[in-house]
Amino acid sequence: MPTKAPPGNRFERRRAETRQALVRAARQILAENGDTGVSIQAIAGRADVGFGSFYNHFASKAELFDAAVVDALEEFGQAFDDRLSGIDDPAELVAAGFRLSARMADSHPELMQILRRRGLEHLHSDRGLAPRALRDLETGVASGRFSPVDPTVALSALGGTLLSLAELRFTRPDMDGDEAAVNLAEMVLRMLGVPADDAHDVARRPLPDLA
Amino acid sequence: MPTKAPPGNRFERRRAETRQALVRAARQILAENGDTGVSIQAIAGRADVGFGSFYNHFASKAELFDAAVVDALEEFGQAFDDRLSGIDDPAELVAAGFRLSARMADSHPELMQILRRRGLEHLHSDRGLAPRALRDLETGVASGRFSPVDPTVALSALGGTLLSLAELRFTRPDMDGDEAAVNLAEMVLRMLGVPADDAHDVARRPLPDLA
DNA sequence: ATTATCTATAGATCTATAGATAATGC
DNA sequence: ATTATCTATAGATCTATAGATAATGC
Repeated sequence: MPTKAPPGNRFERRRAETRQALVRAARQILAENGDTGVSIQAIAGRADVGFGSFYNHFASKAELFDAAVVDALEEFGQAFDDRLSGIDDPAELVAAGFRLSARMADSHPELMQILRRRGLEHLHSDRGLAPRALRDLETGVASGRFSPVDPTVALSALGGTLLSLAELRFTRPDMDGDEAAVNLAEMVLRMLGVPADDAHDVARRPLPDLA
Repeated sequence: MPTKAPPGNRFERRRAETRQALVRAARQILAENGDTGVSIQAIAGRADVGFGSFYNHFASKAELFDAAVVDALEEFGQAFDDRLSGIDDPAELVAAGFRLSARMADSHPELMQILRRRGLEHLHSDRGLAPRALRDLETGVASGRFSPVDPTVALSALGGTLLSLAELRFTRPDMDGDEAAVNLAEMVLRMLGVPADDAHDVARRPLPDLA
């Protein structure tokens, strides 16, 4: 007896769809202008969901927007996993992550805008990008590829520079995004203790299969 | 005929005081919880100013909050000038700025919270911290103290790490703030191309006269 | 006479809930 | 019978303005 992919009975699936529609609408708003002052009515309208349904899923606007950020950052992390899974060297992982992010400003602007506007608050979250970055940092420190930095401090610095890349990418669309990302990646590697000439090379290694 | 310090006649001064009271209230709100959804009524009430007066100075809440951020960041920059004016080495300036910021989380929490919540948007502003940092970066690159990085990219990276320090300082109050700041400063210097051993030393130089 | 502030208020929201409707579980 | 959604609405805001009041300039 084959079952469809999404779990739960029809009730639960319908409920999940309504919730996801609200989250999608919230993500759009966060990406477009970040104005969380929009009315719940407007959010429900955009989600094509009855106004009262909102309260079946979220107790407040803030709760919805938090869920939307978590949802977006998790998707972002998934994209990293998909695209960078073949890379073993932690240094190359970090550099590729930066360059991939710069490109995602074009290919996935919604995710990057949300990262830019709300990423700082999730710098040490246990979901999304943070746990993945922390893992790579710890691997790199353990193997001696990186200097023996405090992982929490290093995660902060890494996250901060990623945010600044996102900001740069949208504030200065005239800049060569790829070049800026390579330069920033090289700087971040030096920050982590990779020797300068090595950082220069690793930051310029070809990215994996760009479909 | 001696004139009082503040310029303008009594009308203009009174007007400036009302405006400043509104800005102060907005700064408090930004620092306390960053909730810009508070009513104009509540803001005016906190400023001890008539509700209608708000519209004599600002056309919208967003305009007021923007002015409040600019005001706070300018004060932040002024504090840097006051405390770090004696330092010539750009590398030491950057490191001292980071360590000073970490301490300001205790001594000037309002400024640091505003930096944390709204700093990213002002990364390339022509007021506040950005122009000062840009000047130091350009000096350092010109003198060969820093690698020949693109100043705009370097400013982004520097600003992003400063934001992450602020975030770290408030999110993990248990950490040794001074130590984290020194470590971060050392990392930032390496990022800018300062040799590792040099970065280690410069980041640990005693700060100027801590009154 | 001029200017800024203040109080009062009209009109337009917006939130949270109540109760009806529709769809599924068992 | 249960569950989620939807529509409608009461009550509570909130914004922007109008007009009165108070203070200064000239």
